[in-house]
Amino acid sequence: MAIKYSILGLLHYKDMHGYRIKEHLERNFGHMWSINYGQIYPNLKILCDDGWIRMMDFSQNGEKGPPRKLYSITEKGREEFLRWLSASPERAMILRDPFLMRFVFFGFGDRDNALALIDAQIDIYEKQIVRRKDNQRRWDELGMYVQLVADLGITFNELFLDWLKKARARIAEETHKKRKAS
Amino acid sequence: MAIKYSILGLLHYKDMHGYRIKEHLERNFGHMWSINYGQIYPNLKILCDDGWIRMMDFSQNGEKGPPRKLYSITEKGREEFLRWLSASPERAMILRDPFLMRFVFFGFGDRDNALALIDAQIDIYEKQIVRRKDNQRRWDELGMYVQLVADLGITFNELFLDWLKKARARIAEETHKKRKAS
DNA sequence: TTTTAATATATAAAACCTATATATAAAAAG
DNA sequence: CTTTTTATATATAGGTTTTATATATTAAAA
Repeated sequence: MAIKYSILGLLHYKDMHGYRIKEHLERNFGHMWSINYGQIYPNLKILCDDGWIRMMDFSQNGEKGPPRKLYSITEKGREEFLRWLSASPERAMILRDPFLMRFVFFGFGDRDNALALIDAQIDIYEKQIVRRKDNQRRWDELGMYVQLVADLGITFNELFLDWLKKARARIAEETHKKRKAS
Repeated sequence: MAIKYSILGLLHYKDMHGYRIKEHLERNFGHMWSINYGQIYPNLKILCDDGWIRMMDFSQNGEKGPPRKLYSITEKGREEFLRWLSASPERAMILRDPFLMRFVFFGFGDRDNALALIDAQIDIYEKQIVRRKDNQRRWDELGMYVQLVADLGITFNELFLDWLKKARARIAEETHKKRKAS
């Protein structure tokens, strides 16, 4: 459902082939959405069957590498997209994190191991923030809305990193207390 | 995969039946995870088949209402759980939001409609924050780790709400500029 | 010339989400 | 007292998303 519309949305920018759709989305919206090839290609086919997009060409299109299928949005596709864009979201935000799922149960495991996993997360998010800030200029070019969401992504990253560090300190402090007591 | 371990984690607290597992999770970890009955019951069966949990009793268990299947974690279940708890997360955080997916494409639609959808979101999150703060005391009782994650959930809500308001103001301001120019 | 890497398309299986249904007991309504 | 509604509890099925895997073409490196 949502995948179809994100493809339509991207094709508003310009005609693209499947691989480029994923690339574009990862680069520009990767902080809040991603699509996998496993969804892109079946959905491109469905969108074609439904007349929402059209395959314009199958060639290199003036670029290096193998031939690519260039897709373009149709007028019908634009109409359907607009309908979706105006509708209320069909469900609430979902957040999934195997790390956080472990975190709530860290009380049942080994504290040093918990601290190690937290350190690994801190490392991951620090690197991610640097990467995302490097992309800042590109997002400005895509317009106000994209920029605002990008800002949200970075702010959330920073919040999460801050929380990780605070949590780490808190856990270490509790450990210290316990060792002192015994 | 993750569902199995969250059930095992919950059964560390005490023996529970399926419905209570969902209830417990919604109430205490609902800000970062949810399981649906569609997953709970098949997984309870699998966990039993694998010997990770055991069904202890099928009765009312001293409470009102229909009979319930009370599950208990086995020693094998504890070992498997500990293994999972110690392992690095199998994937990164995923955040999905049908509203945000629309948001990045609001530039292709009607601005007033965008503002209306944003207002609806602000309303939803304001109510959610109140609800979650009401649950604060319960989270304290479940231990430090649960409390830390609950804090993260609330902080993220507040961040998101703040962002929504800022985004709204920015969009309205752009609208004002455009109308002034024409 | 051959091998490796990058780009591009694609399918299948597993995991998760949504929808729907049924059963039992208790409370409310008639 | 009987029937209907509500709350609690278990369960299955279908749809969507994620992960795993594969193949093909072109270009660059060995």
